[in-house]
Amino acid sequence: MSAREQRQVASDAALSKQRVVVEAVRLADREGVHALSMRRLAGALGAGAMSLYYYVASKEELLDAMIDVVFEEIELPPEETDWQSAMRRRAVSARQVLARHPWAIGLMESRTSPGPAHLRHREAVTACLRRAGFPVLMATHANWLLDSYVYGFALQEASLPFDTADEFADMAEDVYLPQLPPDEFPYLNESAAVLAAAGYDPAEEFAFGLDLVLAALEPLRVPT
Amino acid sequence: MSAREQRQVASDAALSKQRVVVEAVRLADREGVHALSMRRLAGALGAGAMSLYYYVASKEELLDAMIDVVFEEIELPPEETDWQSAMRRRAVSARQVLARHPWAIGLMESRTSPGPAHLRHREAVTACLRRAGFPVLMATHANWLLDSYVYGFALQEASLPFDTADEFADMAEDVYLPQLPPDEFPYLNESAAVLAAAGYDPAEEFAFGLDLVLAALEPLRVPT
DNA sequence: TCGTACATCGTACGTCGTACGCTGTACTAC
DNA sequence: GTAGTACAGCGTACGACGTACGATGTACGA
Repeated sequence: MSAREQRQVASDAALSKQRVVVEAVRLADREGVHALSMRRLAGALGAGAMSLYYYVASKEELLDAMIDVVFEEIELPPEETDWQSAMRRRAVSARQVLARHPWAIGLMESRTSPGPAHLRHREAVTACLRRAGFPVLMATHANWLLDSYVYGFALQEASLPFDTADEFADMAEDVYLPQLPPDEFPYLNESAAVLAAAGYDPAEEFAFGLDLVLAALEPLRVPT
Repeated sequence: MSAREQRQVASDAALSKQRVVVEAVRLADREGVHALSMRRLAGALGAGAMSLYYYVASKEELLDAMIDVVFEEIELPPEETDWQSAMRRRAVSARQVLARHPWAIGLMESRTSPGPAHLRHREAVTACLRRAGFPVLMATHANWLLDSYVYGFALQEASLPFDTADEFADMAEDVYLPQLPPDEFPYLNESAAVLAAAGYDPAEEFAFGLDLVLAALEPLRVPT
């Protein structure tokens, strides 16, 4: 039995850049980026730490590659529908993906050069807007506005300390309200009370703002 | 001369939580969060590394405090104007502040409990919206939408590899276009060309989307 | 004078990213 | 066959990190 085959027994497959990056994403999903170290990643792959550097020049490059994996997961705007439905589809998909990989949002701030999947994504979105009749500069504006909304929403959602409406109700009662004296924060108290009663769903919240933005963009295009 | 006075000669003032946190913000502004270590921070303050732990329980707590310093810098919506002007003022201020402290955006993703300045800020914004006639749930929607836009815009702006229009023009020509084959990315090429010619200003881009959002929110309030 | 609270620091431990150099295997050329 | 070379992976070591722990000296009330 060769050393190669022995490794395969230990880790079920040979190393590859693909496998390294995908396992890194899994690890970050499970325990956060702060817990992602080259040694732990290597451990999860049944390999030595330095072996990873055959496939990845540095940890920075690994993080860039991880972000691009995330972009690959986001649905492109479908071509066969009206532009609003298409943009809604891809925005909803983006929110879902970013909620699945919250670490990716924080990473984007520090990484400046977009990967291939990111570029393909931008191209598809721009194409959709241009074909819908938005002039070049308007398409740029729309792109910024929509992406800002999606990323900003994901960022806020990631920093919520709860995942479900029930958790929110518990949280509001046990943690928030006690540290919000009603005389100092009357409006936040009001909001918290109403939200706790009405229930809270991030997906609905997202849809509300998204539809508002899409409707506001509609008159800016020049129908073909 | 006491040891205390000697230290004052070395660092111009006694240590305090305030001074530690403010210097940490300065360091992060100058060299990025990744360059902010307890040892380097202590060095900048003319102190030993472990001395910081008298004022700060952990690095995590330091980061939380840094974020709250950032929120303190953001202008609250003024009370004496119409709601759109008030929200525009605070949004513009927020963008400027976040552009000055880009590390803060990436940090927000991982820290879940808002500091006192953050809470005061939310209260003031909610108050402004409620007084403008937005019902409770609508005020929540508006809050999410506006904050998403501001944070998302700041996030995108932070990941731009240039700061001025001139830099953008250079960048577009030297770096972007070469890696964007026109047959694969026709629309991105078109955008880049038009933007390079028309010039590019993040403040204007921000204002465009912001005004669109504010106008879209206007009909949702119930005038008092 | 003594005790105690305050403010600061030195040392040490485990972990991090990664530079460097060594291995063994697979394959090509002769 | 055999020598040479590229591939894929690993062990060790270095400097930096966050911080637990305990020692230090000073200020001040009893």
